[in-house]
Amino acid sequence: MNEDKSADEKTGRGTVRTITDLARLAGVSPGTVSRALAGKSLVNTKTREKIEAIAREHGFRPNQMASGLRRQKTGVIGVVIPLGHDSRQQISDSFFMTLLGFLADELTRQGYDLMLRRVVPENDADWLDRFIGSGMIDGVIVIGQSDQFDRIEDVADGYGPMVVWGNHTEGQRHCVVGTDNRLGGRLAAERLIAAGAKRLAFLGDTTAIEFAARFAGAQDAARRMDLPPVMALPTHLSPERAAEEIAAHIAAHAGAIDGIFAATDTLAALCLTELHARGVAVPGDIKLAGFDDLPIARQTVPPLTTVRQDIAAGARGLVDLLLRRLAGEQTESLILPAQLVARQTA
Amino acid sequence: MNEDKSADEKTGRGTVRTITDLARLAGVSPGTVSRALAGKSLVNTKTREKIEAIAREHGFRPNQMASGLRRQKTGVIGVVIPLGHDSRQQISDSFFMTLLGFLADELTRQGYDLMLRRVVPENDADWLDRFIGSGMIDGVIVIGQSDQFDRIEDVADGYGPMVVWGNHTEGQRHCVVGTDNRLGGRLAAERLIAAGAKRLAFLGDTTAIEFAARFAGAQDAARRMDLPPVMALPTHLSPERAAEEIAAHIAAHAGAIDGIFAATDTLAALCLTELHARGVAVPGDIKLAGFDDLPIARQTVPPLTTVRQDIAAGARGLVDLLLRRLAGEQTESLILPAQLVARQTA
DNA sequence: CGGAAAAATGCAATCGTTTGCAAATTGCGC
DNA sequence: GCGCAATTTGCAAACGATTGCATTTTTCCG
Repeated sequence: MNEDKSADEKTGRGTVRTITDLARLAGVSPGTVSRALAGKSLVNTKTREKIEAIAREHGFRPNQMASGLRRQKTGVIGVVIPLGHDSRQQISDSFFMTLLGFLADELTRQGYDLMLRRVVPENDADWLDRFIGSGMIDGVIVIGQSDQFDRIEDVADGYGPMVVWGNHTEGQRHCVVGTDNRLGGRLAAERLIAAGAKRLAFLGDTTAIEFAARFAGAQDAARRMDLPPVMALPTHLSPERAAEEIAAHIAAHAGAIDGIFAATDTLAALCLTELHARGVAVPGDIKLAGFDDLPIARQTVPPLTTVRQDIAAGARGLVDLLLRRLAGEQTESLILPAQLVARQTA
Repeated sequence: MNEDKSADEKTGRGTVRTITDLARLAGVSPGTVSRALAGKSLVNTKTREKIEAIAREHGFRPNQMASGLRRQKTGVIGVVIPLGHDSRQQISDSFFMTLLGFLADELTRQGYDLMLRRVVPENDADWLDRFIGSGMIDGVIVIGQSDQFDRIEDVADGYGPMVVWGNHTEGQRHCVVGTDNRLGGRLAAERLIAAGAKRLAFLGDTTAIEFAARFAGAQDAARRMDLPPVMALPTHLSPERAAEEIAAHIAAHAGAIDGIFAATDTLAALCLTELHARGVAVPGDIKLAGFDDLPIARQTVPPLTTVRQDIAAGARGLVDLLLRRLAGEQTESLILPAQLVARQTA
């Protein structure tokens, strides 16, 4: 008991756990305490101050589970990363992680907590409904459509507070925030072409819809310039697999191409290393462009030409739209512009 | 109403929201439904199957808030990243993000959800108590001690289910999982010395306790070899600030040192770029070593000699210890070995 | 000082699930 | 078919905070 007491003195945990305990100490009813702590105007300033003082002294915090249950809202936003086309993508891909960081900051700023879930849709077809139906979250942000576009569309019909990071497709029903991937792809390809490349290749997994759009953009550029179609070189994102796949692609096609557009900077950096190892000059023999403008793009040798996504703006957009949907508003998707960052690989 | 119905048919949300709704449909009492869904042995197999069937058909999920409230446990583990010594560290430092990824996987595997919070202790002295006292989490994992060692120690006395990623200090009271930073620092310095360096410098912010230990390890090695003490070059982790700070350090000391031990690979990569820009040969003029063995360490030119931390093992350790503490066990800290990865910068 | 309006507080139901205990049902041996 | 034990079920009270409504207290004005 001595232990209990000293712990309580120091940390304030222990004696006053519930609003009722606090009410007893303050000599009022639990209802009044609730109102005082919620800062409602109905309670006398003096009583409020007294209650606040006792609360502070004992380090009291109202139980959010109980509060959530009663008010039918939790103050928690779910963030889910579906790992559809490539289970280990996220670990390697610092893009998603950076976005997550900004999201955490932005949600905190708005008074929400963040519940994170990574799911593997092929093991668990029900991933999105499960999360939404758990009763633990007020809304959900999906980071990346992966290969789950249809699943997300289905849910969007019946569930409002959802916003998705990804690619916008004409006529889709779920609200997305994302970069104009097709434009970005076109910009990258145009740059490669302007630098002298004529036979282009695309490095990435086009079953992911964002990447497919980047590929399509590159294809647009090639067609417009009357060049042969861009060759698709399927590549996973996990570093182990990507490295060998890239090596194989280059071994097979190095002579036949003179421009590579990589779906992400991470892949581009890997590709650069591999080209370097094989003695292929960049941008001399082969021009190279990436996508994302991650910190690594600045640090490769030579520094990487790439397409910039504004991650911070993306996070702000996601949260902003979600909050408006939470408030009952209907919202349109938000497409952020892509911007070419010309460095030295093309 | 038509809308409602069709939404329900597709997604199963709508009609059967509570266990009571389900009970009515099944013709039993809510208690029985609860037991059936929890898989308790007390309920007749036939009734259970019927209940499960109806639940599946309507996509019913029990409300976790209510369940949590009643059972006094939430199934959620809090993960908090204190941003003490450098507010933007996390965004740049892919180490923490990678650890977070593994943590998410490991917690999911164990049936827990993850609630993520980033806090700035200087705005909010109460950050840890607040999180713990929210009633939303069963336990907490703190990623990085930052400059909050004392705060964490205080809490550890009164609150069991907490495990911290960071550095272990003799006699501390909170349970930590982390790499043997001092050993790692020594290994790095020894390698620099073996490669011929005699006047070493340490790049990093030694107010962060993990970094201080790495620095101390390097100092040990220098002392043991009768070399002059390692020079401390304070550097923040955020890429913008780090870049200029490093440039300044190098401008000021390039001639006076021939070995640099960077507190993280990210800093090492930045440093390498800067040295390269100034025409300093690595490892010819200056030897360089990093820490972490992030993917980037493989991709610099030349590839980075560094000290490997086993991030996946760290995540497993954190979760394992936390679960044992949740079960009431007392646990010791877990120190993972550091391992030198010799590449080409030293 | 009386009385009505305004302000502050208390009461009790409620959110949805779990669980101890009591009641009802079933099974079984004779 | 009876009695007793073993299974299944139902009942109702929690968990802790919120809130509509009723009640009390205060304020203010004539």
